[in-house]
Amino acid sequence: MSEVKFNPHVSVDCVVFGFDGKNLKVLLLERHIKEQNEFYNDKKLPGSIIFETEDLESAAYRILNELTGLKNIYLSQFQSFGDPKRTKNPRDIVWLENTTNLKIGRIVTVGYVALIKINSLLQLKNEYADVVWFDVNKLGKTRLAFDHVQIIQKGLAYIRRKSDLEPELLFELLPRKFTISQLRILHDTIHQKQSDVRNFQKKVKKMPYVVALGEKEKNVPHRAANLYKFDRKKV
Amino acid sequence: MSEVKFNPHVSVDCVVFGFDGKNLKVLLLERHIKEQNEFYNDKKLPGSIIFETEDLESAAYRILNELTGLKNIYLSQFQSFGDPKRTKNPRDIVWLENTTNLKIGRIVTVGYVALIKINSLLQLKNEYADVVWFDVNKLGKTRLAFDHVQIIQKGLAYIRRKSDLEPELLFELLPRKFTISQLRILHDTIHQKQSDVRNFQKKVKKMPYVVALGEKEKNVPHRAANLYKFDRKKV
DNA sequence: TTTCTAATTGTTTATCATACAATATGATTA
DNA sequence: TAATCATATTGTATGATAAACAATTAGAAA
Repeated sequence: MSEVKFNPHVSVDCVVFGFDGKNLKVLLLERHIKEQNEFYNDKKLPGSIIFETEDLESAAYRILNELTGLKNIYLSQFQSFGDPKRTKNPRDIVWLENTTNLKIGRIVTVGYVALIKINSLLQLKNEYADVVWFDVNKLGKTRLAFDHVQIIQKGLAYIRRKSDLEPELLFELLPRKFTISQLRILHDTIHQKQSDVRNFQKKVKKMPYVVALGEKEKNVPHRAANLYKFDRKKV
Repeated sequence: MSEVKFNPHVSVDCVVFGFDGKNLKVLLLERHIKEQNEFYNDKKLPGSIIFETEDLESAAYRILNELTGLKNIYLSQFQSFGDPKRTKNPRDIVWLENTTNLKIGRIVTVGYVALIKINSLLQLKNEYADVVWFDVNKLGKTRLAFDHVQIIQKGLAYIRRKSDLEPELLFELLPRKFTISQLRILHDTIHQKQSDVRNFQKKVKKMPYVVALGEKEKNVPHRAANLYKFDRKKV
C-alpha cells in the first residue's frame, strides 16, 4: 500500500441503510477490544479518518467501496458531529490508536447516509468480515462506539425528511424488481405510519418512473403481485 | 485574554441572513490584505477555527455573539466543506497565518446559517468594524475569500428548503411588529415567486401564531396596514 | 372443489391551492 | 374640502389533491 498521510482530526462516518422487506436496517461492524485479558465487544459505524488530500465525499465513497464493493451508491452528507467529549471514551481512544497507529486527540466527524439494496453486498475485505445488518428499532439493545447511536438517529431523521421531498430515493432500498406492496411497506416503515392500500396504489400509478414489467411474483403462497421497476430517466 | 488552544484543522463559518424589506442580505466582513505594498480587498464570511475544547455549535455562537452582541440567535448547521483545495489559495493562507499565528494546512469548515433582524446589530468589536450587508443576488459582483460563495449558495438553498417545512422561521428575519405585506414580500423573496395577495392573506389568517396587535403602521404615505406579531408559543 | 392469503380496484367527501377584481382607507395635493 | 394617489383589505368559484371506506379476483395449498 502506498504511503498516504492521514488527517487524524476529521473523520467520515457512513450510516448505511438497507431494507429487508419488513424493517429498516443499518450496517454495523463488530468491534473487538481486548481489555486486561477480557474481550469487550460492541459495534460501530463504518468510517475512517480522512486522508490529508482527500475530499469528504471521496472519503465516504472510499469507505463504502471497501465495505461493499459497490460503485454508484446513493450518498448524502447530513450532519457533522464535533462534541469534544465524543472521542473521550478510553475504550474508543485505545481502539483508534491501535488501528491507526496515530496519537488521537479530538475528532470531528462528518456523517453521510448511504442507501443500498440489502442483498447487494459484494466483495468484503477481511477487515470488514464482521458486518451485521442491525434493526434501527433495536438500537437500544446493543452497545455502540463513540456517539454512533446519535449519529444513526440523526441520519434516520434526515432520510425521513429527505424522502418526503424526493420519494424516488426509496427505490435505492428496494430490489430491482419490486411489488407495490413492497414499496408501500418500505414507505410506511420510513414514515412511521400505515397507508391505505388503495390510495397508495393510486399514488404509485401516477408516478411515471414506476413502470410495470408485465411479470408477476413467483413462489408466493397466494395471488402473485405484478412486478415493477424504477426508471430514473422518468423522474 | 486567557490561553485558549486552537484546533487549526476545523473551522466554523456563519452565513448570517437579514432582510431589508426588499432583498435578502448576507452579512460579510471586509478583508484587507497587503500584498507587495499593494492592498487587496475582498469579503469573507464571519468564521473562526474552533477551540480544541469547544463544540461546533458553541463556536458558531461565539462568532455570532462577538459579531452582533446578540443572544438567542436562530442557528442551524447545514453542511460541511472539505475540498482539500479550499484552503490552497496563497492569499487565504497568508491571511490565515497572519491572523492566527498558526501554521495552516488543510481546514474542513462546518457551515451554519443564522437568521437575524437586520436592524438588531448591537455591539461591534473593533475587529468587526467592517461589516456589510450584501445582497445575495449580487454575489457575482464581488470577490469572496476561500469557497465562501459556494458556502453562501448552499446556505441559501438550505434556508429555502427549510422554510418550506418550518414557515415560522421567517419571523426571525422580520421586525418584531410587521405587516402581512412585509411577510409576503419576504416569503416571495425566499421562494422566488409572486404570491397572490388575497390567497396569502387567507393563509396567514389561518396561522395561529401570527397575532394582530390592533395597531397600524405610521408614517406611510398611503393607507396604513395592520401590524402583527409572531407568538412562538402558538406554533 | 374448497379454502386461504394477499392483490387489485372506484367512489365519495373533505381539504387545500389557485385564479381572479372591486372597495376601503389614510395621506397628499390641488 | 374635494380629488387623487398608493397600498390595504376582502370573497367566491374551480380544480387538484388527500383521506376514508370494502368487495372482488387470482394463485397456491389443502
